[in-house]
Amino acid sequence: MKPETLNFFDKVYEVARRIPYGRVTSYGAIAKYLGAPRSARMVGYAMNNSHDKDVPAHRVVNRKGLLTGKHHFDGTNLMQQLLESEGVTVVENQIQDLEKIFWNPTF
DNA sequence: CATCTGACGCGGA
DNA sequence: CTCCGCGCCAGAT
Repeated sequence: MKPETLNFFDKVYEVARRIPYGRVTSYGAIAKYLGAPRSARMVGYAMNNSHDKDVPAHRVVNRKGLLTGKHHFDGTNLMQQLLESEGVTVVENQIQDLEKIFWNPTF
C-alpha cells in the first residue's frame, strides 16, 4: 500500500467521522472534498476498510441517497435501522428528503 | 504483468 | 423524469 493511498483513505475516515448526527453525505461529495471527484468509487472502497475504524459508514450513501452499501452490513437492513434510529426517513433502501439532511463536508 | 471488479457519478438518448 | 453506457482508481486474483 502506498503512503499516498493511506493518506487518501485516512482522509476519507476523517471526513466520514465529521458527519453530524442525523445527517448523511455522498461518496462523491467526500471524494470531491479530498480533491479527487473522479474517485468516488474509492471512497466506498475505503469504507470497506472502515469496518475496523470508528467510522459511521451508514451515514454515507450514493448521490441518489440509495443505501447501496447496506448489503455489506451484518444485518440485511441494519444500515436502514441505524439511519432511522437517527431520525432519517428511509423507504425502499432510499433516503427521503435527502436534500434536507444532506451534509456537505466543506461546510 | 494482465484482467476484473466495485459502498459511484454524470452525460446522452 | 427514467434508462443505458462510459469513465476513474486501487486492490485482489
